[in-house]
Amino acid sequence: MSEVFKTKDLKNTKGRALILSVLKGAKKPLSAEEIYNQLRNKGLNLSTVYRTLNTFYDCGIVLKEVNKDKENVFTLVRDEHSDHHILICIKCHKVVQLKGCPYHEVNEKIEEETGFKIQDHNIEIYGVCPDCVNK
Amino acid sequence: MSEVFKTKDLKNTKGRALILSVLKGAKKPLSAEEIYNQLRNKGLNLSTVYRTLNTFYDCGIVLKEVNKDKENVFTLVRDEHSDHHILICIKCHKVVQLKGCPYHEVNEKIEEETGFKIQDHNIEIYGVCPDCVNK
DNA sequence: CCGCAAATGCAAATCATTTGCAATTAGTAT
DNA sequence: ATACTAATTGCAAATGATTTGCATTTGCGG
Repeated sequence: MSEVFKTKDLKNTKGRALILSVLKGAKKPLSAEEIYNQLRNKGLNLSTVYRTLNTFYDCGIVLKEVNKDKENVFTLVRDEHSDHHILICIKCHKVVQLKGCPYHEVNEKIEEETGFKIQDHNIEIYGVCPDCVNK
Repeated sequence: MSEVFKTKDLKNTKGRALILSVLKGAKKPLSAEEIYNQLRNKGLNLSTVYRTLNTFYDCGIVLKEVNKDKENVFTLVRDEHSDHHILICIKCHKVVQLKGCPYHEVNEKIEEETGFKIQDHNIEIYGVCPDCVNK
């Protein structure tokens, strides 16, 4: 369990395990505050959440981004990239998820060209959504 | 000149024009502070920079992201997506630019399926870079 | 079971970003 | 050109998220 920590030389603490599990269950990128709230009853300090997320980030366990409300949010890096393919409307900032990943083959080509070992990817496509086109 | 502003119903002010030109000349995403510094001698207030960037963001003129130093940074939305294709090492957080855009055809398919009018896209690929693989 | 470095809680400090308000400015109508 | 009005800006102060110092606790190897 939590062998992630072993491979990164991180101690396996209650807080880290909790935060990791929240991230694993997350359906969307979460802010530090949101994670903290989900763990309210677990007696975990907000600074610890911040420190843990920074540690995770530095170790490559999570990604850090800005969501449409301009908050800093975190996502677990997954080998299976499931829901990081989004369309963002630059007018109303609505976010739409793309189903499936049309980018597999392309990635393999990139691995060969660059020597990177790809684990995950974000596709953010910016445009005008159908609603905003018609107004 | 700056017809961007007309189309968005924004007054064409000295500050906005300056900030826009900085963004146009930028080779990488810039933070509010960096933009402010590049305009030091122009007598422009830092709050104005922040306010302008927020306005630009709300109008879909710029994108907002987190860079590898965890700063909030802004990029001009370009019709020609030039340099938003990056590989990010989750170990050392090094960033490498991809040359060219291998995603054109795929995007056209997405436009058809979703009704979005795509203007720009970010590809962020996370993996382990060659240097970090070998250690 | 011990010992020590790493991790945590707590409160205070820091830093980026936002806001209130008065003064200025751009764009429009006269 | 002048006058008008709403939007924009500067400035200083406020806010809010994130970080930090330090004393205490905890995980884990010996």
